[in-house]
Amino acid sequence: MLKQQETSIPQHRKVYEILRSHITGGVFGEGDFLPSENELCTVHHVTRPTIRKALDRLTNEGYIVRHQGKGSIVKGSPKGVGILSMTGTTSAIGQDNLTTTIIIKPEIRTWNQAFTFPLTKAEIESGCVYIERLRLVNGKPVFYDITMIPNVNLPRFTSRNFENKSLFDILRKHYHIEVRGGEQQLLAIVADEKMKGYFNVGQGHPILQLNRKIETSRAGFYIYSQVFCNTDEYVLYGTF
Amino acid sequence: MLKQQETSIPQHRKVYEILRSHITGGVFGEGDFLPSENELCTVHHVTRPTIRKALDRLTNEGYIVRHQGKGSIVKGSPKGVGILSMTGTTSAIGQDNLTTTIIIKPEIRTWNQAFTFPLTKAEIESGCVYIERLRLVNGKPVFYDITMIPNVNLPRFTSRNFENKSLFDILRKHYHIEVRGGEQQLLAIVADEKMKGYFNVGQGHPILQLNRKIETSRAGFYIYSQVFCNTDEYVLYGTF
DNA sequence: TTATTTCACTTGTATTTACAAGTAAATAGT
DNA sequence: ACTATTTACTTGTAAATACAAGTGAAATAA
Repeated sequence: MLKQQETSIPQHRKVYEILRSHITGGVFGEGDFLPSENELCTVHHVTRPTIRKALDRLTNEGYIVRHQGKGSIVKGSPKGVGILSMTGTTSAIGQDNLTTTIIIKPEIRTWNQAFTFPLTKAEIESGCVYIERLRLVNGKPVFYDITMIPNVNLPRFTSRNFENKSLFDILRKHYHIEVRGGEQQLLAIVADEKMKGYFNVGQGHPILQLNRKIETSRAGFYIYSQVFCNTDEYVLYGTF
Repeated sequence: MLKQQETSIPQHRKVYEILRSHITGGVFGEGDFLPSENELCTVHHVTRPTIRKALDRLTNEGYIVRHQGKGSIVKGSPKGVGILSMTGTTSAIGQDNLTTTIIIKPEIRTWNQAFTFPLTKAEIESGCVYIERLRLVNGKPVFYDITMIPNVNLPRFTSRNFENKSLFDILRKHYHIEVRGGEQQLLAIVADEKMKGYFNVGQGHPILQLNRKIETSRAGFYIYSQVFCNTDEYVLYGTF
């Protein structure tokens, strides 16, 4: 058996990616049984501990549930990475219905802090890429978000098109930056003048606010985002 | 080496529990290095894969971060399981400052649905234990929560004292029910008359509402809870 | 002294092997 | 026909072993 060397991506990660894409892509639907661990072994040419590591991750992230003696059952695809548990707005709603309007195009700015989060010296010195977007679900404005990303080693980033694209997908595909997790604050506020205009709501309308510091696979590289949500029609949904 | 048999609790789970309690208990503080995997092996009389499985879980739940070539560093204890990522209110704030007033003592009720979540036939037939609590952080009312638990196989549950106790700790210790995860909805609302009274706030005050369906280690056993939060002074904080 | 290499240590990945335990269908017995 | 048992699957746990790869300090060479 030849050693994996080509890409230095671990086998269990590869298997995880494949199975995950098969679940999100609809190859396996909700309620379907995954092939047994031994079958997966022969298919992917790895041993059971490797397969199990991939399944462990899928289990943790809520894609599957496993039952001793029965098998691994697919739980669900899009809900597994809702807005509260992992990535951004796109995965929470489902890309089909989500359209994005750029309010402030990506531009380099200086910053001293990111919302309520303090910054390191290195972050302050490098400046940030600043974006403001209004996001509409089925034509209705639901999210208004401000994103700040440290301006380090992201070639051609400001010239990219962010309309109807997931920021996290862009970072993943073009810069090999993956979201690992992060911390967030949640609070309920009343809409200010700006929000009233964007969301087209009246005086005293309640708005849900999220401040997030998002950790990535690149050490020391954090993404900061502030999201305002009108939860009148679309509540925030997430698994944990 | 003698086989573990006594309790049928897996070794990696035991090690996880021990390390977790040492982190939450302050034996290891934030920034401390955990003993190396090999050291933990000799201490707990298990092999590295077993230790690594325990560390995997601690990593997933945010208690530690691991760095190849360096070691495992303790990240933090209470924030790791904030209100949004895992368990209940208690772990989000820190038990020290949290006091609880029971508004409606645990009582058996009939139910047809749990907030926005539909119920199975079995759940409807068994009825539920209903609790309403007001929770104060440093003397200020911050959370008002309604909890509904299926009334099945929970001896002496309604007669237990829930003042200043974590519901999840009680389930864990006395009934061996552990929280696995769940789904939740978040929205911002304005305080109604009831909330205005409980939180001592004025007209039109924004309130953060959570509806949660919490999955447990007992198959088919879900806990339903609705939480209202006044985020004026204490925002919801969580890691993911 | 300074720069480089070596080495001991850490976690990361992967295989192989073995048995335990839950599930469900096929089978044998009554 | 019905019940109990066997059997063949499934996932769960655990050990022993090996090597890869990152880290940092000590030893070494310039």
